[in-house]
Amino acid sequence: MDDDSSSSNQSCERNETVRSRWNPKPEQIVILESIFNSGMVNPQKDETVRIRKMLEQFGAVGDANVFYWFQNRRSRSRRRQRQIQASLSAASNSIEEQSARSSSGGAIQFQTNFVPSSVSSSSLGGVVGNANDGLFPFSGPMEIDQNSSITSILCSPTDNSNLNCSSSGFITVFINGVAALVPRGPLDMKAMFGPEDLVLYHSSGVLPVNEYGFVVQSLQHGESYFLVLNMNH
Amino acid sequence: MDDDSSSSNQSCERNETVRSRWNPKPEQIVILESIFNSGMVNPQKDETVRIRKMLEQFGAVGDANVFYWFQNRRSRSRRRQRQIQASLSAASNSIEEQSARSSSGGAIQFQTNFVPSSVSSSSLGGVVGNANDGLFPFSGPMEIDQNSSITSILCSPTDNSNLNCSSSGFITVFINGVAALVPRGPLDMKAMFGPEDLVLYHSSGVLPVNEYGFVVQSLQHGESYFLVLNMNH
DNA sequence: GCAAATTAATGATTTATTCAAG
DNA sequence: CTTGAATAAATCATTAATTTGC
Repeated sequence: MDDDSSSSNQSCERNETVRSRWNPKPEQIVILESIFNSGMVNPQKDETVRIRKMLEQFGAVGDANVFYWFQNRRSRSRRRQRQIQASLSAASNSIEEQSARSSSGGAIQFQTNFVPSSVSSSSLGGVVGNANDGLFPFSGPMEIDQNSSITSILCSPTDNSNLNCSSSGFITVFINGVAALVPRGPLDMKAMFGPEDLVLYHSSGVLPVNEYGFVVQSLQHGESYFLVLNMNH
Repeated sequence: MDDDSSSSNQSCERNETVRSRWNPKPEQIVILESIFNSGMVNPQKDETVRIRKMLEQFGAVGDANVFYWFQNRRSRSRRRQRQIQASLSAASNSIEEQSARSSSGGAIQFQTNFVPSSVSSSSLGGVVGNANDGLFPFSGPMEIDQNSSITSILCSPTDNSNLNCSSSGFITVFINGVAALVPRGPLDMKAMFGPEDLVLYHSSGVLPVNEYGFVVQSLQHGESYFLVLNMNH
């Protein structure tokens, strides 16, 4: 295990007595959850580095912290899933939910583990945008097969290639008759529409949401949806 | 290649003696822009048919019209990009190299820079309502591109591994729950999000845009924004 | 209101398992 | 069969939430 974890640019070294742990800022959590929820549940090392750099905008963080976060996130996601699975023994999960992976396709796996060599830290004044909303969605367990041929592109006006940036993550749907841009992929209902308990209808029926309020399957481009308060109480 | 163009079904809208060209309805334009903007810039024939069916809800249109529309749209998009590129000729851009790689049969399209995500701070209520309703359920299954599932973020792929994105004048904000890198300072809405007429909401209200489509005041690092189509036409 | 005490979350470590190469 | 890499599972430890008594 070559540690590489350049893990820290930290602030509080000097630890004689106390070993403090990283405390992610809300914005960092948002980013991490986003990435996880988008299907990148186990970033490769280079990706981890990129993620760390992005997170650093909002506070000190090391590669190892990112690595651990994803590791824990996966683990706890699985456990929660098992629990739920156990308690209410399965219904019909229709479409998504391919937990079956086992050993058929080529599961690519190489990656270096980070072994922490140094500590990371927290601190840094940081603009906490919002003290808290209290609710952070933790996305559900969506194990996507990750042969991840992930393309990460920066949306800068100078980048361009051919398609402009917008051709990227957003799709347009019609919600209650109004065109709305939503991110492609799992959709966080509360992040999108606020804290109320809402339900999204489609001609095919009610869109299933996981226990964390995510519409697991992406909305479909160009489709119409109806957003209403959940009356099931 | 030339898909369609032969298609019988015709576009001549109202038959007024003269052979007039197709005149897309605003709703049709919204839909077409939406589709293009979501990444399907060159629909295959079957997709074109679906699109045409969808458009027909709002007025007569033929497959050929759709085909030509996309052809023109791609062309003009490229031209516009060249212009932008020329005007702000920046440095960097090893990205262009990457774009060269496509152009084989597959029409692989690119994905994103944005990552779906979750809450941050604001979250204004819902989708902005608007006078002009008239859009409803399209139930056509609209297939988007097949091979994209995962989205990632961050800096350009050519790991210029360093240069934190923000160091080069970029800040990270959350748009529709998605972490996005945007240049600090006045933001060109069209350069950033495409040609659609969009409005950016923040908890503080609608962000004012000047006559050139620039959000004059810089977005705030770490804040959340909500991007919707402007239906005021 | 406040701060000690308690509990719940979650970052960090350690251990076990799996898989593939040799 | 052995070994090393990767990672899942289990565990430890610290921090934040919260409860509680004053």
